[in-house]
Amino acid sequence: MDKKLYITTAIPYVNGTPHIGHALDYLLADIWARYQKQNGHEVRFQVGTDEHGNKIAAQAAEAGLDPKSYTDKMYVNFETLMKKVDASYTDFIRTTDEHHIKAVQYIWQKLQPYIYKGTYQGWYCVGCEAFVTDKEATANNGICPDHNQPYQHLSEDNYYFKTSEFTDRIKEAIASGTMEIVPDFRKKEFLELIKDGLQDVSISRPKKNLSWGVPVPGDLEQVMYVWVDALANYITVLGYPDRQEWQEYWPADVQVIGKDILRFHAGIWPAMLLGLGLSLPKRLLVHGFVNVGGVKQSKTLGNGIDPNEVINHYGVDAFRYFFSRHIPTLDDGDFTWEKFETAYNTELANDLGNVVQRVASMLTRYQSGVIGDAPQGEHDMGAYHEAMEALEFNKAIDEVWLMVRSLNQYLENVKPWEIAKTVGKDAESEPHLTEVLAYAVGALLQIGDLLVPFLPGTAAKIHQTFETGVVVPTEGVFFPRIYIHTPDPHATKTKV
RNA sequence: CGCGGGGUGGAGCAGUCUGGUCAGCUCGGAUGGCUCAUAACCAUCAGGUCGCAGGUUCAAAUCCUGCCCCCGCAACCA
Repeated sequence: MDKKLYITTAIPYVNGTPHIGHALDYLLADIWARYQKQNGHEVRFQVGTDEHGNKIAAQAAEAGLDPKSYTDKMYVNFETLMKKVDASYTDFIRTTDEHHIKAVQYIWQKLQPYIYKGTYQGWYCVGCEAFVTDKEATANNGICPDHNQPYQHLSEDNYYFKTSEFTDRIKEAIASGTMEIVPDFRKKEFLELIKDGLQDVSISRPKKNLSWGVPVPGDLEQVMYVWVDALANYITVLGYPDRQEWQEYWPADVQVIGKDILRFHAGIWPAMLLGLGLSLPKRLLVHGFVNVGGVKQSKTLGNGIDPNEVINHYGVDAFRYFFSRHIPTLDDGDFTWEKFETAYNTELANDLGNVVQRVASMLTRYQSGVIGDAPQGEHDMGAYHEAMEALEFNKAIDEVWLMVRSLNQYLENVKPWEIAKTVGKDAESEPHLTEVLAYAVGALLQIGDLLVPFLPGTAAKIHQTFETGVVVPTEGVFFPRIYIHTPDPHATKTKV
């Protein structure tokens, strides 16, 4: 029961600013981490940034900085976001960390038996300093749209990693569930993709084409390409290979990734691990994308949603609420400001906030805030825990709202305010009222427990309010109603 | 015949594996009730031939066949 658990998130490339997708990564991992901690587990929770590569070098040059100074500036944006979504991470890794670089070079050497030198041929754009796929080259009629000049057919020396060698073992691990891919349709999709075998990947570039990266040990002319460098972070952050503690946490229990990077995490990464003689992660949680009004977010459309803005306006728990409940954990979801605000006002304010308020208010009013013996919440939460185990967080939090709803129905049924009127006239009334309100508090405390992984701040407030035996009023109401993007119903009424 | 997902009341979804108890939930709308509460809450109603066409069956949203439409992915893209 006190086993040490480990969860990881994808490390974003720091060439841009964080968006909803990154926030979703941190949030999902955090929900899982808090849930496991609540159940008595020790949890290590990794986050980090990917900081090498040509794009970084180019942007740094543009900004008149050396690459390291540039990333020193950029990674902070991500760190800020992690803190802002209340991610309870324990380890932050940057691929430019000294220990990481050394560890990656060690890994490279250990993978030697599976590394060979080859030649990469393809269409290359001098302006982009990058190869493009044959398909892309054809689609653009052989001319780079960004630089308006023809691609050149070039070849360069690369080191390759024999992922192909591990195809069978990886297929087996995925099919048997040793390395489980959640949801199931992603597993099917990936197995289909690799049915003809994994293809070896190029894992280095000549130094002249890639200056900002980890040097390949034993070959001054070559620099590591992203794969080995970035993927290795999941173990180097634990101290691999020199600090023994890594063994207590690896293999990871869950690795949270977006659907776009499944193939790397289910193909190249396991191959690396097998090459190193390490276990595969137990589960990959593959989440989807967040659309905006049914449209994919993109830079060109400029329709991206800044998670910081959401949190600034509505608070972090509101953010966590919407993205955990209304964006399906394992599938694509849709965000609009109207949907967000409606969920906030109806579900957080009217349902949850209000029920806390009405119970607290009745206790204060009828019993001077004194709470009787609050019974253990007796709601059956089997469905909640099942959903949490299955990594379907949205279904778990749905269950909590069923409880909120049924508590409101309960109050409507027993009508404590009616009972209060007969106190003093009927000897039964006083104990009955106390019992009813104590029951309501028991239900609220249970709701609070179940909300700990999702809305840690709100859960704490609920506990503070009720757990001492006397109501401790919080400052202001929970989730005051906000009308920025939806019409205020009273405003229209008073106008008329 | 590339792969995967999906088409259910105004909107967003569940139900399909294990046919009947399924036509369900939330939001929005209407009416009523209540007054402890953030003008909140509770109840009721409005009615969608469950993408289309066949088939199997006593019985199909649920199984089979064909077709139409939408969305992702298609390998070096973090």
